[in-house]
Amino acid sequence: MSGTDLSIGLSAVIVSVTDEVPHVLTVDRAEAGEEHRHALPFGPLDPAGDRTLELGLRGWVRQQTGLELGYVEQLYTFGDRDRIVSASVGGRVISVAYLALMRESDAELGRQAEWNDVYSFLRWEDWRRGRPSVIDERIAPALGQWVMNGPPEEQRDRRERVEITFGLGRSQWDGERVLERYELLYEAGLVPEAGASHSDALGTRAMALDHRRILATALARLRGKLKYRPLVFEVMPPEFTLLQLQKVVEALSGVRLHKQNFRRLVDRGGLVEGTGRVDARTGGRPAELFRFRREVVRERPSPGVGLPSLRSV
Amino acid sequence: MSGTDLSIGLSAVIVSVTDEVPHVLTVDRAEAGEEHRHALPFGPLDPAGDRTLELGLRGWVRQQTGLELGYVEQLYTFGDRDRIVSASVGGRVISVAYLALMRESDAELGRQAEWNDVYSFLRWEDWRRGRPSVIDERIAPALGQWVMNGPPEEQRDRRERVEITFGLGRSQWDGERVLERYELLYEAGLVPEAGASHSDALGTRAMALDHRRILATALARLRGKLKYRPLVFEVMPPEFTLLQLQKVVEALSGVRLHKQNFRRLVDRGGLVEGTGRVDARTGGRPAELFRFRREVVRERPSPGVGLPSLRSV
DNA sequence: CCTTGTAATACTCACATAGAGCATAATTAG
DNA sequence: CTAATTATGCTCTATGTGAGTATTACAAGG
Repeated sequence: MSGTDLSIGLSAVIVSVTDEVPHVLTVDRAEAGEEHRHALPFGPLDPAGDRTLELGLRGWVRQQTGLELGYVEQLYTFGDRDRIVSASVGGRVISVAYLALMRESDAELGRQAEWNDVYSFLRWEDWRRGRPSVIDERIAPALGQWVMNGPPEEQRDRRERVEITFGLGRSQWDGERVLERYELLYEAGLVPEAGASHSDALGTRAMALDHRRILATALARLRGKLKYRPLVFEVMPPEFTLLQLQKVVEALSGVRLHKQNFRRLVDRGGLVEGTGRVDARTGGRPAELFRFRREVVRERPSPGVGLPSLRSV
Repeated sequence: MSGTDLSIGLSAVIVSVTDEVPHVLTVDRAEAGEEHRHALPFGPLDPAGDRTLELGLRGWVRQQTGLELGYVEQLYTFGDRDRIVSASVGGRVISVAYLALMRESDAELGRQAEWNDVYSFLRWEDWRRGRPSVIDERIAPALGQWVMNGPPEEQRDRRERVEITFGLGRSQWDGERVLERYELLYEAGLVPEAGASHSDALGTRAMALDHRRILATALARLRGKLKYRPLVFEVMPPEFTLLQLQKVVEALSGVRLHKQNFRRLVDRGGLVEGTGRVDARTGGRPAELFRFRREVVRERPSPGVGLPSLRSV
């Protein structure tokens, strides 16, 4: 009984940042009959052929998007029996999801692959221009409703959960709770993937199968790890100005940072070193070009960009 | 071809702390013909029966150890084709590993299950009584040898890797690099699991299959997460003195902490609250009993015990 | 009762870091 | 030359962290 009806799926959340917009790579599954066309690149593991899970993943990505992945890390393994899986596969599918980072410019995209704004799938996560209006206009009321609709003995817990995950009452917004937020919206029936009902209640794009949950997992991981590992540099060109670096960190973390302090942090912190050359800019004083100081990894236990609580300008 | 020759294994690293010793639960696999008898509780997923991976895991743990797990989180999925798997299973096994925390006193152990000192498997990780002698006496020389044995063009990279993971040259010890250290020792052929050769070169206990790697993954995750999530309280009794709490944190993180500062941290940080009652002690002024303040989760984005660089007394 | 030992708990101090804002420098557009 | 724009330097303050000293509350032994 063990070997039957079981397969391993491999899927990748491939992230890059261009023009201050965090992008995720999707493939079009419309013709595969999925309700929502945006899917992550994915495919089954070949138990006999793929030497490692990661190699299997790289193969599928190459085949579906034409890309050769660089930085890759394992994210999470999804395996609920009742999980939404492609109609085209019979039996139980366990999905191992990966997070990959890359420079978009390195990429020559295949046919059905395209870059999409991460926040078009998770609108409430982008606080760079202040508190997203969707929270107060749609999410808070809808979740309030969900609290009230619960059995009386559960309402207290529900309300607390809403407040913590969305930073409502006394709680403050925690940029890393991306997954908790998505799962709460899912449970409350506010995302189309959860069933046909309240479809599009939030005016946000959905993804095929459970891929938006995987995307949320990836963004949560990425935001957390930014703080203590020099991950940003995986999506930066080899040389960059400090403002460019800051904009990328802001794009991923979803908050604005204080410019002078950010500069002090990465410079004094030994994360970057100046090249002496400057950038041919548009407007304003030319900025010096910096590069990542790889040595920092051996000097400090956890070099990252340490985000602030939450900034406005 | 997808469904054949493939099974999912579920394994658990179950951790508790007693008398300042971090424990991991093992089952005896001697009679299953494993070379090393200490194994983590594990078993295959029933694709048709187990509704979620976690439920499947809880079932296996219950069956093999008699325990009902509390806090559980997914750790990592191991799936290399050439990975060591039990001789008793044919085909490819993908293993999903979990970390579980519990109060040892809650436990009534089954037949072949027993608690073991985590550091008996990873001796070099315990810095509470200063730098472990095994590092300078055995590990550093052996890894130095491994560096020299490498091809010339690789020696530089090898040396740097050794220095970073074990905090040797200019680098400082990073308590979280548990997995990197184990994997380096593995590659260098210094652990018995890597093959019969240098067996026991470090005088440390091994585990069955690749279970010591999983244990290392768990300890790394646990140490990292301690800092920003109130995980410790999963292994603490409902009420405890601050010294008891400190000893447990020290046991898990492997370093000593400054007493007064630790108190300040958890108290001022809102992690605990006094009960007003005191502990019937041995020697010295009686200590107040504290309990975990659950509300802290909603107040602060990442409440943990924030470890220091490295303390002596 | 007094002394000693052992922890618990209270304070203090120096120093590093983070958040914020002001000031100055080096460009381009006009 | 002037205004606009961005880079970069500096200062100030609040807070946090590492470390040490002092005081308090007990138990046990004489």
